This record gives sequence, structure tokens and C-alpha cells, in this order.
Amino acid sequence: MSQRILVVEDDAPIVRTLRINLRARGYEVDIATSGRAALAAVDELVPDLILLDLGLPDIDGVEVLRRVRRRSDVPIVVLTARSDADDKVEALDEGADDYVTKPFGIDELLARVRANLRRSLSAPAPLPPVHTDDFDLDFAALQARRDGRPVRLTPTEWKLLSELARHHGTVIPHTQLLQAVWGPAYGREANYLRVYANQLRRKLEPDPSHPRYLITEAGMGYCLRW
Amino acid sequence: MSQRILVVEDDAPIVRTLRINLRARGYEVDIATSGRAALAAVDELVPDLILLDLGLPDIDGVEVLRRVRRRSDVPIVVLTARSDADDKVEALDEGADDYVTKPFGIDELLARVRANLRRSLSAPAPLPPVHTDDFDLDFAALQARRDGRPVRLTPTEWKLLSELARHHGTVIPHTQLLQAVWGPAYGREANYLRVYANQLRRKLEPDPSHPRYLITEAGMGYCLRW
DNA sequence: AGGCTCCTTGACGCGTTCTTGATGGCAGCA
DNA sequence: TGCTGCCATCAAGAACGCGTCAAGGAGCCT
Repeated sequence: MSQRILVVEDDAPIVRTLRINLRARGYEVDIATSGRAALAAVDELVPDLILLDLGLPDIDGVEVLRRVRRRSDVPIVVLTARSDADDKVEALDEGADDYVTKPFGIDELLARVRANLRRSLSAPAPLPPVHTDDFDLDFAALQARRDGRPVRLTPTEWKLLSELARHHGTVIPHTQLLQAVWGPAYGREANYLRVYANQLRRKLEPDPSHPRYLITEAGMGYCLRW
Repeated sequence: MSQRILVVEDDAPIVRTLRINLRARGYEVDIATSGRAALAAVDELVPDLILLDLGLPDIDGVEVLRRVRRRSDVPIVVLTARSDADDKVEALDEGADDYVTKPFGIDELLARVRANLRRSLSAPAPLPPVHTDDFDLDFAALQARRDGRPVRLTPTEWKLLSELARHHGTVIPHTQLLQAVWGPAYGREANYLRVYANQLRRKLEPDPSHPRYLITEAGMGYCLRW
């Protein structure tokens, strides 16, 4: 039941150092030596933390970061030879949790790994499944059913639905929904919510034009009831 | 409604730089120049993030870190002149979320502040729910009930009700209500208050023409009692 | 390159909410 | 009694928010 760390790095000596030291601390270590392999590994292995080198052979490191972030909230520690401050800023703003410059002390790196793992452990508990007369939702498996039949929801739809379900029964303000789904820089794009509320209703509500579950509270926000 | 950052640092030029840059980004900035003051400030000001210098005059920085951690999960970014790796390891293991070594680029620091704030979108303390013989109010969920049945309130009605409930039992002047609900530019539009007080009474009072909860204090303001 | 899904963005009609003015009641006062 | 604040109530136009649709564009898979 140990924790799984994905190392994305193409420099063999560094890989070796990391593998030895991380294994010695009791982590399970997986290696990906290209951006493409990293993305595949994130889906298959579901790591608890990612150590990501930005200088990859195929895809730009920041691009990898962006794509991983799109599908997971796993802690990402960026690892790079460049000491350029702009890179740091860009990586952190794209969703990296930490940034270490090579050459790095292995003790510092391990400490940062611990600090970031600690945070993700105290992360919010997973949402329990939902069953209503008309649909079922499984947030852990990302599966939705309506009248027993599978329904496909997009990533953004899941995020919005999660935030609604997390506080179900209460009215959630536009700003809170926008920040939870699109990020902290958002808050005034209420029309996004309209589009996605509309889509969720069409996929889940028995009569989308007279919503029974996803309720609009004009001027304030939305409320999910069941 | 902006986010509050506590800077714990005794070097005046650095304090100055941080204050200017953080304010320019729209954060509220509080300063503590000693460990003792920092601990007090954490309790009183409830910051959303702490920038902590380890080299403090009175208490050892790591000890401050430990004590803050004992009472709060607020993100802490450690800021230090020592480049000693052991310090980093110790600080991160004691619960720091991030570590920046002086001299630092202000852009990098701001990016790390953003990255750490992103994780802890803490909302302002909500008003506690209200229960009376005739109605119930839940300000966190934005839900109102009268005789057990849901009642719809408009955004302006909620804002007015919140301000009244925040100071319930006391008479609140017209100007204060108007500024709290409509904004600081208002204060003379007592008309608005009459209209909305009327609507709240019709929605909540058992006998709207003889109010029992929302009391008019002629020439002064309104008072909400329960 | 092509098709596909998904996200973003703008436009329009409609219903709700806000603002504003008018009317009338009530109390205090000369 | 008439006058003067202050308040409650009502109603109507203006402003705003929402649902809906569709087009454009970016990313991904084959």
C-alpha cells in the first residue's frame, strides 16, 4: 500500500539517482522517458505524485504539465536544469505544485516530495455515489447512468457536477463554481455556467426544460438536489 | 473580499518590497516583525497564506512554523537567506508548503504565492443559521423556509437580510444598510429599504402588516429580532 | 490530413428582478 | 385642523440574468 511516484526524466544518471533514493524511502517508482509515455503512465498507473523534468525529447515539458493537469489533480514537482525565472513562473501558473532546479540536493528533493504528498493526503475525501429516481453518478469511476443506460459526460461536466454534488442541497454562487471548475482566475464568466448547466440538464434531467435536480437560483448560483 | 497574506519578516527593505508587490496584485497584506507577533496575528487576522522568514529576532523560525501548524492548515511559504539544505528539509518536514531562498525574484515568489493560494480557496466565515418560530434561514446554503416550506429570496433580499442578521438585535442605520447592500456610493435612498423591507416581511413574517421580526425604528433604521 | 469531441464565445428572446415614482396612512406639532 | 416628516404599499418601465442555439477553434485519434 505504498505510494507511487512517477518520474518523468530522460537523463539516465538522474533517473538512477532518483530511483535508488525514492525506493530506499519506500516509494514505488515508475519511470517515463518521454512526454508521450508520461501521459500514458498517468492514466494507467495513477501515481500519487509526479516528478517532471521539463527538458523532454518529444513534447515540451510545460505542455505535458498542462495535459496532465487537465485530467488529474496529482501533485506535480517540476525538475529542471533551467534556472530561468520565467520558466518557474510559467510552470507554477500552469498547475505545478513545486519547482526544483538542478543540480539539487537529494535531501531537499525528498523533503519536497514528502511535503507535497502530505498535502494530497489531506485532500478532500472522494464523493460518494449518487442514486436518484432518474440517474446514478459514480464520481470515483467517472460513470453516469440515466434510466440504467450509460451517459457520457465531458471532463468539464464532471468537474461542475462534482462541485455541485459536494455541496448538494445548498445554493452555490457563480464565482465559487467558476473557480472550482475553471480555476481561481475565473469568476465573472457566468455564461460558461449557463452552457454547462444546460448540457447537464439535457443529459440527466427527465424534462430538461423543467429541471427537477439542477435548480437555478437567479442572480446567485445553482443548486443540485436529490 | 480579497485574500489576506501575513508577511513575517523583520528586514524592513524586504517588507517594503513584498508589501508593494503583493498589494499591487490585490492582496491584503499584514506584517509581523517577530515570531511572537506572528503567532498572535495568525489567530486574530486568519490569513489565507503566510510568508515566513526563518531568521526572526525572538523565536526560531522553525519553531514558529511548528506552532502555527499546530493551530491552522494555512499555506506557509518559507523565505530565508540561508541556502543550507538542512534548513529546507527541516522546514518542509515541519509543515511548510514551499521554500524560497533569498535573494529571490519577485515574479517567482508571486507565482509560488498563487500556486499555494490556489490550493486553499477558503471562504469567509459564513453567518450561522437562524431558526425562529416562523421561519428558518441558512445563509451558507442561501435557503429560507417559512413554516417548513422553501421561500425564494432574491439576491438583494439576501444581502439586506445578511446585513440585518449580522447585527441582529441592534438598530442598523439606513446609511449602513444601504452601503452594505448597494455599495459605498449609496446612503440616501431610504426608499429602497422600504421596498425591500416590505418584501422581506411579506415573505417571512406571519402577519406582514404587524411585523414581529423586522422592526422599523422611525427616523433611525431597521432592526431584526428573533 | 481528416473527423471527432470538447471548449469557448456571441446572439437572441424571455422572464425575473430592480429601480423609480405615485399614493395613502400615521404620528407629532402648532 | 392643517402641515410636515416618515413610512408602507403598489405598479410599471428599465435593466439584468437566464436558457437556448449555433458557429468557430483547439486538441486528439486514426
